[in-house]
Amino acid sequence: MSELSIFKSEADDPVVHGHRAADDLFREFEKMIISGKLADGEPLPPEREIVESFGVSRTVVREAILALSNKGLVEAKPRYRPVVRKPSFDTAIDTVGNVVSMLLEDSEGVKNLFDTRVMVEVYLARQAALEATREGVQSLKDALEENEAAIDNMELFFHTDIKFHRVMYTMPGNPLLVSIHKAYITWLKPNWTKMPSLPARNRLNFESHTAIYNAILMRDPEKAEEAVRKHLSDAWQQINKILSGSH
Amino acid sequence: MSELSIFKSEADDPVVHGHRAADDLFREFEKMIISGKLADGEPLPPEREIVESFGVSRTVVREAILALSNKGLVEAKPRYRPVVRKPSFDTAIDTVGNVVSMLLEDSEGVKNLFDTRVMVEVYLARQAALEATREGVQSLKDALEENEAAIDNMELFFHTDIKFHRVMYTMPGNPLLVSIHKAYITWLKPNWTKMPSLPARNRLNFESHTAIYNAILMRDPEKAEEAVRKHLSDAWQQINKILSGSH
DNA sequence: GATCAGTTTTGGTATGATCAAAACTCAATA
DNA sequence: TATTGAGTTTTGATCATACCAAAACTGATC
Repeated sequence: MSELSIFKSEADDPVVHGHRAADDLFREFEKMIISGKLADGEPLPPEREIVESFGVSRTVVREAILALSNKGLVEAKPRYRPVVRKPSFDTAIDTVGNVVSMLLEDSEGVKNLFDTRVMVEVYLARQAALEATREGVQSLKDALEENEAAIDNMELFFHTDIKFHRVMYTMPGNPLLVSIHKAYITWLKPNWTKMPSLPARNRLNFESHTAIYNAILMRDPEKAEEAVRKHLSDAWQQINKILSGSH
Repeated sequence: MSELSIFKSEADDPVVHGHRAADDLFREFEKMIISGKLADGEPLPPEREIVESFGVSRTVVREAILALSNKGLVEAKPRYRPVVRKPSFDTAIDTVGNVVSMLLEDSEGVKNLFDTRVMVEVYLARQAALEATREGVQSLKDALEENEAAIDNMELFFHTDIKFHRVMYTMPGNPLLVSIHKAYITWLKPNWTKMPSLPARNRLNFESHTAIYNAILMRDPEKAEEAVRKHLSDAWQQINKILSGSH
């Protein structure tokens, strides 16, 4: 590929092959949104007004707005004024949501995604074991107790399960990780909700969580890693059962 | 928030607030692209033809195509026929590129992204130390040697540096990881290329790479982790110097 | 068979019109 | 005074049409 393109350093694809008017307008608004001139939550001006102030046709305006909408910079319900949405890692993830879920059609894609989740959670568990704060451990404990209390309530258990994991993603204090967790939930949920959830299974999962928590409490990264791997490996087997059953 | 929305299980936001005609068309094409009825690389039919076959106005067709383009399902150079592009994790990442780079305006965002990179590479190094194949280690060695040979050539060193890391991302055999690596490069490059690169610095980086390689060779995950952390910590200090200098 | 001028096709943009839903106005009402 | 609801205006969604310039196509030419 571009292995040898060392010398034409700018050759990626920045060739501005003639720009569309709508692109310019798009960038204009993009800038306004970043700079805050268009505040979060504020509606865009009416199309006809934009037409006037920018001296372009309505076609162009609509295309620009549509682009903003597709990129997640504005939220556009039909017939309503598009509303400005300041971008975040979350909105970025939303934007690719559709495409990604297409990639999860085959079990190969799901497996690849799941493997990265294992990677992340193993890392998080190790880190937690090494340097979790007192508050962090406390949050984890709280989540664990909520989890236990919900063993007999399928719906509630599902949520407390997610919450336990989310606490893990929250502990390092990196908001990107929280977004990533949300993405995992969103993308893997379809496979997850398909499987029958029995109280017995809930109990097993709760025990896995407990093992993770204990390892962290004992400041034992190896045990924490092992516990996470076991937990997720179980989960994967469940998911895989579903996947291979449906293909 | 929706912490308590346990009972209205479908309540995320599936309120189908009346759909646009363009949305339908978009989904139509989306399906055709997934199913392969529109093959990768194939151009879309002319707009006027679509108008005829779907019985909608050209406006709608254009909006649908624009949406496809924004989602990365087709590649649309101005004045050229849009070309179908089968989605991959790479294209997904491209799609969010703009938004993400906006999030990297402040050093906070960059730091968060960089931290996840540390996470990934620490994990990769540990895994490599534990279970790298003979071929994997060999690839790493090759990359290392290329890296050394390029110490006096800034441009080339930059590329061999990247390549060394890429090999690490390749070793687990998960294509998603490779996409992630590409994303890191793309997003962090702007900060990276700003810093002055001296042969002395190149040498230090090469030595860091060597340390990582050796730890993997010795099957010592702890050392591998430590080496990666040190390497990336150095890199971050450099980046941070740039960031704090420019704000 | 390669090349190039001429024609047709097609994407980009502009205009204006129509329709239904949303937003707004304001008087009647409690 | 606050509220409500009918009536009016605004506005997003869609369509039809037109024009231009660049791309794609066609043939004749060498």
